[in-house]
Amino acid sequence: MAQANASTLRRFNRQFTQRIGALDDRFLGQNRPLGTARLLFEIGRGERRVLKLRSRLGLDSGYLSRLLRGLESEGLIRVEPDPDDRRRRIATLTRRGQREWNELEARSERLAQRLIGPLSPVHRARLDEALLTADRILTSASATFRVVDPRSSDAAWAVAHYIRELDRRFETGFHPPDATEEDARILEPPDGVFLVMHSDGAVVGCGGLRALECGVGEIKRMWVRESLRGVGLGPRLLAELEGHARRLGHRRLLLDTNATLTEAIAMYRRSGYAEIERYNDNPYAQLWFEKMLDG
Amino acid sequence: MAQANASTLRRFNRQFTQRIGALDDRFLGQNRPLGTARLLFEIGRGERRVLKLRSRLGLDSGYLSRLLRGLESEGLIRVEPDPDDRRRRIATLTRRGQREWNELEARSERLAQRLIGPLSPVHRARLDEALLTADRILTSASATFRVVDPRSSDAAWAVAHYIRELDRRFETGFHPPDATEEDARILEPPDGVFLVMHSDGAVVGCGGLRALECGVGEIKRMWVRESLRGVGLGPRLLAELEGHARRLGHRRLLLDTNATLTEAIAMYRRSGYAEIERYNDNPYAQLWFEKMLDG
DNA sequence: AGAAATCTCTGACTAGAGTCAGATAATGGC
DNA sequence: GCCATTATCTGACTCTAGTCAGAGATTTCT
Repeated sequence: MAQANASTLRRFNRQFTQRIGALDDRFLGQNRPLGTARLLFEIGRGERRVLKLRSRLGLDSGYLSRLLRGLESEGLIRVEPDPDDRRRRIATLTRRGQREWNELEARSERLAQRLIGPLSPVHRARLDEALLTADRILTSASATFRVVDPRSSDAAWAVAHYIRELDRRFETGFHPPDATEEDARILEPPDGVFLVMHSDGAVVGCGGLRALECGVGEIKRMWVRESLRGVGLGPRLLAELEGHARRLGHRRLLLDTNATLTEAIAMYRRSGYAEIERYNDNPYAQLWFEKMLDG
Repeated sequence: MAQANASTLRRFNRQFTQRIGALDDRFLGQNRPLGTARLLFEIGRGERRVLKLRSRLGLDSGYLSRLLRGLESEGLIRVEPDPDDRRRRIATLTRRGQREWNELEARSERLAQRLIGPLSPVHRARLDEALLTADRILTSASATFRVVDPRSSDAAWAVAHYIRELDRRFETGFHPPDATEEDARILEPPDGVFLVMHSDGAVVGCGGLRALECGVGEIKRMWVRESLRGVGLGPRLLAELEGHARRLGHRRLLLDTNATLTEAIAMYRRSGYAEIERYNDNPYAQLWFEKMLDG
């Protein structure tokens, strides 16, 4: 089963890169070398910081520098120091560069259109769905967990999304009483932990654990990016937090939630959480769960 | 809608090649350059004819020759003239080459396993299905039609599969009375036509058209490879045959079929074919259809 | 303020990827 | 048997991709 699965991925990879990828490369490198075209493409897509470009494209700094100089001397980009940190540099498209980029885009678009051209609307829609599903699952597969300071920018970004969503979904809105600073303190080592999930360099979820009393922990701030729900990230995040709880010596984990969060509730139940009586006075909570940790 | 669709394909392509493809390249080129590794890989997969290798990998003949010589001097392959045509050459793996290839395979397999490692069995199965669907639809999208001599090897291969399948599915078995030679003659220009569908260099379906009487044609030998059913190849093949029928001056198209071929029957109905009375004495036929061609 | 670290650039390389023109040998058509 | 065609090989190139060491300019740490 797992065997069969990996070979599907490999077969698909061969077919796909041969059919789509190769064409894509050739289109990009129409008039200029592939490396240069990829760089121009990335700058046009919005990544202007040279440092980020280097890591995203996986290039040697010397090599990238030369590529940038090449594009600059062609008049397609302008490279200037970052005012925030003058060691860093920022590349922006000139008017000519923008035009060139638009052309690359259009060419890529036409190619993609041509590839799906023979398909009926029904099969286009099915292809769309299949690719979206595959992409979501692969993104989930490559997600990584990182313990971060709850005050870090990644954590703040995730929690802000968490709060915004609850505010949208709760009938009463959501305006948590905890001062963020205090909230951060309890989710911080040594008594707590705050995890951020990353995939492809972007934050895709978060979750925190705090100590309630001796041997008892509480899950807080669990959130998964909406576009990535239903692909198993929630259970993995939960399992990760449970691992930390065990290491902190907890034997029992609690959490509270709101009745409108039906998917989350279903996931808690699937993951072995059982409903219990109210254990706190959180005004937004309508359901309470516990799970005993063994081992 | 069509717009949204092409961008899904493009987005997927970017994500996928970045995540999977790049890794795959790196694994292949562990100890040797990518071009050499790809060549070794293809030979190991079973393509031993140098001519085919060149077209599959899209390489210059001089370049390929040098790559082959490189592998040969490393003792990984042996290149010999093709006994059937001594201009052509055939490359075979030596024992060492086979071992090397197995290692490449194992490395690729481990990589794929690692990529899907974090997924639950449920999500692996879903990924599997999504990739299979996408692959089938993309294969269908890249299918091309070619008019061939019904006696050509591609046509014979397809018709043999057609007959084998009907023999399996008909309760009575299928042993068509037509002498193949006569059968071929009626599906040949100027009065008939025989089409073969190709995708990725492989035959994926066929269909023939013959003249019955003035202004009336008949569809024969329609077949689509089983692994590619349900992705719209049948209707496209049918439409193609109808185009030929129009050009040959037919105003009415007939076809017969057997009740066990339910998917085909559904497709004929969807494509505008209406059931009519028996019009021939084909002992295997149980249903008869017609379609009026306009324009 | 001084030292260490960070980011970018330059110069000097190497190797891989690919092109092109022509040579050589075998085949197929007349 | 002769000629055009086909498949491969060789030599002589070019250009891209990528590496490495070290220099300069800034920033951060102590």
